[in-house]
Amino acid sequence: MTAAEQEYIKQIYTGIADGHLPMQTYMLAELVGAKPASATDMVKKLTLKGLLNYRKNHGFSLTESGEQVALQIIRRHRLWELFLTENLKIDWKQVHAMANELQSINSDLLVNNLEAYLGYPVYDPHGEVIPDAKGHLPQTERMEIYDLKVNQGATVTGFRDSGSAFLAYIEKLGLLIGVRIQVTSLIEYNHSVEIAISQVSSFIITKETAQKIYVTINE
Amino acid sequence: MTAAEQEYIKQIYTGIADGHLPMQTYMLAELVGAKPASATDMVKKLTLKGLLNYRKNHGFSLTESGEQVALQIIRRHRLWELFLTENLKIDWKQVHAMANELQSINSDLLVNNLEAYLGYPVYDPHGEVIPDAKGHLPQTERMEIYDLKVNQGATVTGFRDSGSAFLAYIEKLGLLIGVRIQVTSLIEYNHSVEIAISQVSSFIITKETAQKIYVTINE
DNA sequence: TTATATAATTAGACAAGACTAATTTTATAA
DNA sequence: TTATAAAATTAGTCTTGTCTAATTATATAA
Repeated sequence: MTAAEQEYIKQIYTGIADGHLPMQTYMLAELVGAKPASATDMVKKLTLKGLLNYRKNHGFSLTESGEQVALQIIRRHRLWELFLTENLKIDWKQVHAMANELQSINSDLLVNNLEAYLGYPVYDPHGEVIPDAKGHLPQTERMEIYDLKVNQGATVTGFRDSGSAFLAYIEKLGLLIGVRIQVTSLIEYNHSVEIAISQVSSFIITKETAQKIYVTINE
Repeated sequence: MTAAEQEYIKQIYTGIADGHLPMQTYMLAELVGAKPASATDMVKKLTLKGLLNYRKNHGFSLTESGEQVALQIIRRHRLWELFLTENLKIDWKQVHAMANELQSINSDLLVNNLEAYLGYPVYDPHGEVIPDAKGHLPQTERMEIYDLKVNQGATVTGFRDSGSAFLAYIEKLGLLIGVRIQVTSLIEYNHSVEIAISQVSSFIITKETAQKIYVTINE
């Protein structure tokens, strides 16, 4: 598989995981940074390879084997992201782009040894779970900040958006992985959420942001 | 620069370093694993970019800036090779192909942090010197086994050929980096060389092989 | 039900990098 | 000096992945 095909498959997987089922052409094009016409071409090609279910003009989804392929690419991407931050000390906001190039190196030996070297990690630096060599995702029960009730306390465990602008905003707010937060109020008007970081700060985030931050409820 | 352009530039550099000056089309084609017609196309393109000196039908060499580019690619290649063997414990005979993919990721941040992580190494796993961030090569005085005189003792410090078949042969003979050898006789007939590994073994290698193994004379 | 905005697709073009087949150059040997 | 083998180049084709512009489908609102 070419690097481009792999990137498309990966974006289809994450798009669907974010609730866009079936996936649509214009959305895929946006995710990979191309025009819809290019996405249509690639969707046709991936369909011929048996990786997508595609109904012309009605979107597409991954087949069983397409999903397995996607999980392998995501595995590589997340392992490299972790290596870049943990070992090479590269800023977590910058590793996504580099990992996008590294993910295309499709060698089981390389990836499995990298995984062992990193100590069989479960989470990447953005809090996303890393599929194992068989494509199995570790189960974690977590929700979005947006799902929390007022006064409910939780711990930040990950983010749905790996773009550097979003991550810079998160960093500025101090909402890093492991930080404990509490919802202090819900704004009825536009569904924004006010949250507090224990004794440190308190601020309002939009609904969209609250849906992009994963948390686990404190015991 | 595309990955293909980078691979061509790297091969031109190493070809010239092995004494092929000027470099010729058929040789470059062989080094990159393509047909001569493809090499001609690429040579024209690289010439337009100011990286090669090219006289039609008379070969080519690197310009000043072409050499700087080549050293950066070689730097990346060798740093990755070292990472793959040292850290990921991948067999040294297999790392060349993987490093060929990794070398195309052209990020100073990535490469410089990788270099720091590896502890600013001087040699890659095949004994080749690693250029620094400015493209300077550490000076080492070393020669080929073929240059040694009878009874002269020396230590293996590297290899000119990174192909897995050659490296497997080297491994079989026990001529790994750091091993002390002695030339026991020179075969006049075909310029083969008989060498001994102290008390361990003794065998004959061809002239070609003797020219591919670097040694440093023992003090 | 019809008009319309949005999304999707098609057709055709282009750049990169590779190939084959044919031709031209160069160097060498007779 | 001429014939010839080896090397290099050219011309034309193919695949991948992208694009623009034009056309067609779909869903929604009047």
